[in-house]
Amino acid sequence: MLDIREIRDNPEHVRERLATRGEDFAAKVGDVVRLDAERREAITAVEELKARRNSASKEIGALMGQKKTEEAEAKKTEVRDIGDQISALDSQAAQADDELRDILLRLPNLPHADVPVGDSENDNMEIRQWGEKPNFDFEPKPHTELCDSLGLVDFARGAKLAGSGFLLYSGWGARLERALIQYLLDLHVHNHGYTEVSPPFIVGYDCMIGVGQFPKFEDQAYMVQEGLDEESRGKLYLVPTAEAPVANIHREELLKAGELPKNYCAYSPCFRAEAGAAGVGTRGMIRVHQFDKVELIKIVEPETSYDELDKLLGHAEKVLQSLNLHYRILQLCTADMSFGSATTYDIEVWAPGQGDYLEVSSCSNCEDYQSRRMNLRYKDDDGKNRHPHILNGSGTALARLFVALIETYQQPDGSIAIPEPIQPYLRADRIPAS
RNA sequence: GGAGAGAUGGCUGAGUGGUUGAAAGCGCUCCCCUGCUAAGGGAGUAUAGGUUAACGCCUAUCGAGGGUUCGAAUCCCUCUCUCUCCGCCA
Repeated sequence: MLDIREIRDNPEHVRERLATRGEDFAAKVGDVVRLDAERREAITAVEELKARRNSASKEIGALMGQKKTEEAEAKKTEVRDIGDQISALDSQAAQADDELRDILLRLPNLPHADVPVGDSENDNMEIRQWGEKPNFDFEPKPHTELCDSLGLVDFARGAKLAGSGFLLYSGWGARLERALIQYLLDLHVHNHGYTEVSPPFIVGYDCMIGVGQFPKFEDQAYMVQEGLDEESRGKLYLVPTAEAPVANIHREELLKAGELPKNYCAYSPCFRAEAGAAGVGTRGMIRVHQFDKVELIKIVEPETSYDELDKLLGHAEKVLQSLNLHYRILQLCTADMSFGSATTYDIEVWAPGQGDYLEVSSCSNCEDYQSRRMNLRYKDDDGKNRHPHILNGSGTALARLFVALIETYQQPDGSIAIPEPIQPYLRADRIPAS
């Protein structure tokens, strides 16, 4: 959520920054300014009346104490009128407040000044590459063929169980997936100093609001109903990312400055309905409704957040470097960044069988956008309450890492070599050709 | 799912309609005193919002929301969470 004070004091600036993400957003600034003024006007009026009522009520109390019942009764009728005015004005103020809040919740974060302005993903900027595309003296197969021939993923039966977009990993495939999860968690916990958490995979509506998924993207989530109780709908959702529970761990808390930074890492499956996206690149494991991911979350003091973003990105890169997988890093342009982000870097890993790069990580600094939404604050060294900056990054997404790994390490004989760091987790140095 | 108990400021914990934003204690901060790592005295110590150039003033908040009333931490209703016991269950 944007800072209402900044909008109030500097509407033109906010309008310009929002316009880089889309004119529709910029157009809302005028409404915000108007509603904010209405709201404050109503509040001032209400509070003045309430002050009058409070002092009159005290007088009544005093009169009652002195047994001056008649005077007290006269006073009561007088105050009753004030009460009626208050409730009328109160609802006016509440209405302006609701409308204002609703608009604010639907406005994205302001992009950082350094973010390239663009209209689509085509305007994203490549920052750097690492490693090189591997050479093959045979035609590398796509992961779908490898999965079929080695029995790593049973696409047909996965679809039978839950519909298209759901995977049934089996045998070596299931073991490799598990090995990767374990490896990533250990890497971030032991080498990068993150605190591991294992969150609920279902979260309440407020968590989704907190990270900016809701209210705008409710159509992308899986809603959970308890049994046959339709009343329960709209309360719980399958997590689209571990960011939803983990970034909300300290929601509505007031942390002490010394408690920051908080560095969390968590594994979770991620559930994405992707309504309306069906049919687009859906074959195989690249775009699915459920995938595994290890997520990194940082809650930090504002002054440090861009340094922390660099670290976060480095930690995610380390995953690919340690597995010797070629990748590139993009800085997303204003139009392609997620809703709450002020700056985002994507990591795309090379998948030889696809002949393309696959997004496996998105590292974002949301600044105070999320902490304001979830009312998370910390008391700084001067005793002032401030909103910390919240960062998130995939470290990394798994289905696609799996794809890049098996496509990169496929051998002429049909087997798959396993990079050294994974071997102890898989208890094998290759997946044998069947 | 059934029965019961509870939710008050950083913590402990009073408070059943009228200067209670909230006693007391602890903790913390500052000051004073004290010739020594002790004790004592004093002051301060929530959050959000509105208003003001500022000092300040005002409003709201005692789990959440609604109601009764001139006035609610205190009475009524609904909900949430926690604890104990029972049932069911991986």
